[in-house]
Amino acid sequence: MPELPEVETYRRFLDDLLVGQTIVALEVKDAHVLATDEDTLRNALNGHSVTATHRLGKNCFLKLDSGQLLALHFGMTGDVGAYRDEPDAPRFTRVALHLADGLRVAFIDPRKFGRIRLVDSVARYQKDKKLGPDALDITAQQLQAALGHRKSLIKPLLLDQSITAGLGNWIVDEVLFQARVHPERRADTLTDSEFEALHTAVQLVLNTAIRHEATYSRFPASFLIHARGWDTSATPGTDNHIFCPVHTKTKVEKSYVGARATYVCPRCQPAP
DNA sequence: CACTATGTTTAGCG
DNA sequence: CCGCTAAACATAGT
Repeated sequence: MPELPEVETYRRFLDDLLVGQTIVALEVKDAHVLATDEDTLRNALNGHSVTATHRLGKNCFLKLDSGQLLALHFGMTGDVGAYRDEPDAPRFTRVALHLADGLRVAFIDPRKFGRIRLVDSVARYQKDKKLGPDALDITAQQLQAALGHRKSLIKPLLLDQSITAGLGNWIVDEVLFQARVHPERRADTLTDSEFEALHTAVQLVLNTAIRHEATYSRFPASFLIHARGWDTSATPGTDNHIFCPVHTKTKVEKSYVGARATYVCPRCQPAP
């Protein structure tokens, strides 16, 4: 479920394993996830070391000693892993980087919507992919300037990576809940204080998620995400998870906004 | 079998 | 250009 907090967690994992290490081989189990052709990639990687990692929105970058970067996008089901011997390769490993010390770092992606490509700079990638400022960096003023005059619904705008990069479906629902804003509000009807609340909520939700390494079951009880029904570790035999964390008698409602599954508390987030 | 899914891109329509 | 919708991608899990 790679939204910004997952990708940041992956980046930290890759930073620990890869920075300072030399890549000795590129193993391609399924070229479908390659957006740069295999030979070009192999030439750029073999014998080169990783000098740093970066993240922008949902994208992770491995900087190489050549100055080029390997850009990783995880699609809907991408993940990372590490193993040493082939029988231990995680299921759905599509590509693996073999390191000089024998460790292998896996790009795992069951649905194969993820992509790996070689890029010359983060700035160039950001421009090509039309990515706005990272959701952790955007200010309340920038957010209001970008959205305050738009007539579209606030939820699809928050999902738009060209406005701010990193927010995905579940996080936008959580942000809107924490800010007490209904997802179908027109952006140009939000008040100054609602934009402030949205910005504060973006920071709260992303920083909380990163702190818990994007493990949703460990999020605070005040978070709406526990109402999504994915939480298999919730107290068994109860259906508490369908109620609002604030109004414990009010059921969270599911609908579709901009063709995305959307959860709201009708009392916290009054419909427009 | 039917249905849903975290992301992105593109085509089409008004 | 704006806004919105549907579809496509490829596959797993319930």
